[in-house]
Amino acid sequence: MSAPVVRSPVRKTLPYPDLRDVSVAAVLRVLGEPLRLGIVRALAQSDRPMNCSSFGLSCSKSTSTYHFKSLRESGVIIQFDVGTSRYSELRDAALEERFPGLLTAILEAEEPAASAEKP
Amino acid sequence: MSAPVVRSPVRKTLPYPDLRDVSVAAVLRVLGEPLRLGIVRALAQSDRPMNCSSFGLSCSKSTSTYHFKSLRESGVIIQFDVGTSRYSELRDAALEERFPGLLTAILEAEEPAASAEKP
DNA sequence: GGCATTGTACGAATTTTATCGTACTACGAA
DNA sequence: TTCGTAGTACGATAAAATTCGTACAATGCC
Repeated sequence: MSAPVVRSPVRKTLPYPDLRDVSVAAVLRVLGEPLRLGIVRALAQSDRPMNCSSFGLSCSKSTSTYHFKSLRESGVIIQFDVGTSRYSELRDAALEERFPGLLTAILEAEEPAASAEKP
Repeated sequence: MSAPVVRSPVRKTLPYPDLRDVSVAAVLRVLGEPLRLGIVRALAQSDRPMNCSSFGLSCSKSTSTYHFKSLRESGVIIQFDVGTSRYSELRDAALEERFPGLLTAILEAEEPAASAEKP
């Protein structure tokens, strides 16, 4: 007779770079895309990891995969799988250490009054 | 009899946007390009306006025109013509007001040890 | 097992960016 | 006025980024 097995859910973390190897230009480039910046804003407001489908992005599944991957590969987020979901989490502490003040400044920027800018 | 005419050199400023109309994403995007970030770094270190040819950019004249124009149109620099030269100047005060801390954080970021990142 | 859910990988198509050459303009100096 | 310098504008091309569809894999639930 065997004791019941309690499984803690498996959590597989995907590879991500050491921020010492990431240039500030690469981070700016990746955050310069509105959809990705929106993802980062959402992550910054949530205090827990979010799974990809909970962002309500207005693009196809494969496109959102693409943007999340860009963010991870440039060091901005980490991702891990639990069950069939992939969660994302902002690397805010690591970013703050590598690029002091950068993320804060970006997140605090107000959007323009949505009028012109490039019609 | 007429007094001698002292001409102060004509200074024609090129059009540039009000930073209230510029999104942070647009600024990040434009600074996410290494050549342009290099221009901004050089301007930040110089305490006077620089003319385009004094940057020693490793690209053609038309390419450098293109990048300076991108920077101006996204609100990062102003440009003005004196004689046959066009000078550029960082809009650091305006940027600081619109995006507090952003430019400082970007300029203070150290480059990675030039090894890998994406070979 | 069978099925729905979540998300990936790959390839293709489209769009946007970046680069350059050439022809041209404006100014200043000789 | 003629020449050289500084830089633009335009068009072409090349290179990157973005977007999507489709086919597929892994997990959890019935």
